[in-house]
Amino acid sequence: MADSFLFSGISLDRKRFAKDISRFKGKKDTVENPIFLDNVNVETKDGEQLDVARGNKKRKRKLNEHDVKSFSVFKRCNRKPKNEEDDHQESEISQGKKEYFRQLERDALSRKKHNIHVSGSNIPSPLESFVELKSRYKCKSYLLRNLAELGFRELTPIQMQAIPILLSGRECFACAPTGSGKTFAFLCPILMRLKHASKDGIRAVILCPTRELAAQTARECKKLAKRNKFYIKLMTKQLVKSADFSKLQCDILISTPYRVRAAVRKKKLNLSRVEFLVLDESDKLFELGLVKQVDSVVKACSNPSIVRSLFSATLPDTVEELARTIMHDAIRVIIGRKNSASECIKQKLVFVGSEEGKLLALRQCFAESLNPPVLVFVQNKERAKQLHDELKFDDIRVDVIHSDLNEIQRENAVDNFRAGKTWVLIATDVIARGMDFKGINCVINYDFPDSSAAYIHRIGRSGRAGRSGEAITLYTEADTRYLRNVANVMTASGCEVPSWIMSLPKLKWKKHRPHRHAISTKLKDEEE
DNA sequence: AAAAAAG
Repeated sequence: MADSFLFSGISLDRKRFAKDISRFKGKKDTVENPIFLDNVNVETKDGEQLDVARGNKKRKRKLNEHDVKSFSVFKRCNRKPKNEEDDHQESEISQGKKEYFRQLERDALSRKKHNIHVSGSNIPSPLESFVELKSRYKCKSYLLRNLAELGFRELTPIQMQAIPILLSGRECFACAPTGSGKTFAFLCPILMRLKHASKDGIRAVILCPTRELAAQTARECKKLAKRNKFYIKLMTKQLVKSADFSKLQCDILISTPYRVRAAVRKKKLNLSRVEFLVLDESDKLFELGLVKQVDSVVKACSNPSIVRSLFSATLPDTVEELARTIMHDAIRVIIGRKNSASECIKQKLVFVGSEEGKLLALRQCFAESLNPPVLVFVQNKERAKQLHDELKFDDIRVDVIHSDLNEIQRENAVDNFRAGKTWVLIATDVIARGMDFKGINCVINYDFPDSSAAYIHRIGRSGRAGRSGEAITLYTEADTRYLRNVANVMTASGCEVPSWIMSLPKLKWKKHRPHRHAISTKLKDEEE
C-alpha cells in the first residue's frame, strides 16, 4: 500500500530537504490528477491510529523518495491565479509603483482596523462595503437586493477578506469566531462566480460534518439565491433514493461527506466539473472517522482549476500544516486570535462538587431565571436521554437531540427549538458546531467539554452576529484538572477567571475522561 | 474517548 503523503506533508521541512526535492523534481510522476488528500492511511503500517484534527502526531517519518515525488506533484500542479477581475493590483504596478504601495498600505491599515491577519502571496485587498462588492466585482443586483432584505448591513471582517480571495480564484483557509458570518463568506463568492444555473452538472460542493448543519447551509444558500435561477440541492436520503437522481440538475450540492462518497462510488454523481469545494467546520471534517470520506470526495472533484477552501472557528496547527503543504498557494485568513471564543459571550464557571450536584445546580439555575431558549450540552447520547427523562416531568418545555434519533425526529427537535416551542434543548455535540439558532440566551455545559475546541463551538451557539449571550459551565472535582484549558479560552476572550484557576498546572486534555455515572435522582443512594 | 458520518 502506498504511503500517505497526507501525513508525510506534516514532517516535510522544505529548507532542510531542498536538495532532495530538487533531485526528484525532474522525475516523471505517476499520479495523474492533483489530489488534496491522497491515500489517507488512517491506520498506518504499525497499526497506529492517527488523528490529524486532534493534533495527534504520533509518528514522524523520515522523508523518503515517495514523499518527495508526491511533493513535486503538488509543486507542478500550481496554477496561475485567475486574475480576471482582480488584476487591479497588477495594473497598478504598471501605472506606477507608488500607487501600488499606497494600495498595500491601505490594505494593511484596513486589516489592522478589522483585526484581520493574513499570510500568503499576492493577497486581494479587503472589501470595505457591499457597495464595493458591486463596484469592484460587479455583484449582480439580485444578490444585493436579497442581502438587503435579509438584513445584511455591513460586512464582517471574515467576509471582507475571504470574499475577494475566493472571487479571485484563490484557495484559502479561514479561521473566524463563531457567529461571525463564515457561511455567507463562502456562499457569496460561489453565487457570484457561478452566475446562474447551467447544464454543466455540479459546480460547487459544500461539505458539513452534520446533517443539521448541511440543512441549515442549504436553506441560507437558497435564501441568498432567490430571484436567480439556481439549483441548490441538499443531499437527503429521499433525494439519493429518488429514481432520477443521476440525472439531477444541480449547481450547488450541500451534504455530509458520507452520502457524497456513496453516490460517487455508485457512479450516480459526477464531480469532475466542480469549481468550488468548501469544507465547513474543517477541523471536524479532518477527524478520524471523517477524514477518509472527505478525502474520497476531494479526489472525486478532479477539475484541475478547482478552488478549495477550509472554514472553521477552530483550526489546530496540525490541520493547518497539513492543508498548507497540499493546497495551491492558499491564503490564510485569521480573524482576531486563532481558536478564540466570541467576545460577546459572558462566560461563567460553576462548581458543583460531584456528579450528583449537577442536577440540583441545573434546577436551581432554571428556578432562578429561565430565559429561553437555552441549550444544555452533555457528554454522550446516553446522558442526553437520561437528563431528558429527568427533566421532562418538570414544568419546563424540554426536548432532546442526539444521533440515535432518526432524521425526522432530529429535524423536528431543531424546528421546535427554532420556533420557540422548546425552551430547553438537551444536546450532544451534534449541534455544537455551526448551528445558528435565533438568539440563544444561555448555553449550559452540563458536562464539561472534551476539548477547548468543543468548548468554543458549544458556547458559540449564543452570542451570534453581535448579540450578547451567556455560557455556564458546570464542573466537578474530577473536572478541575482540565479547568485551566477552558479558563485560558475565557481570559483570551476577555472574561474574568479566579486567579487560583489560572495558577493551576497546564494540563493537556486527556483521552480518558472521568467516568460519569447515570443521571438519576433515584440511583443516587445506590451509587454512594 | 465519544460523537458523528450512513447502510
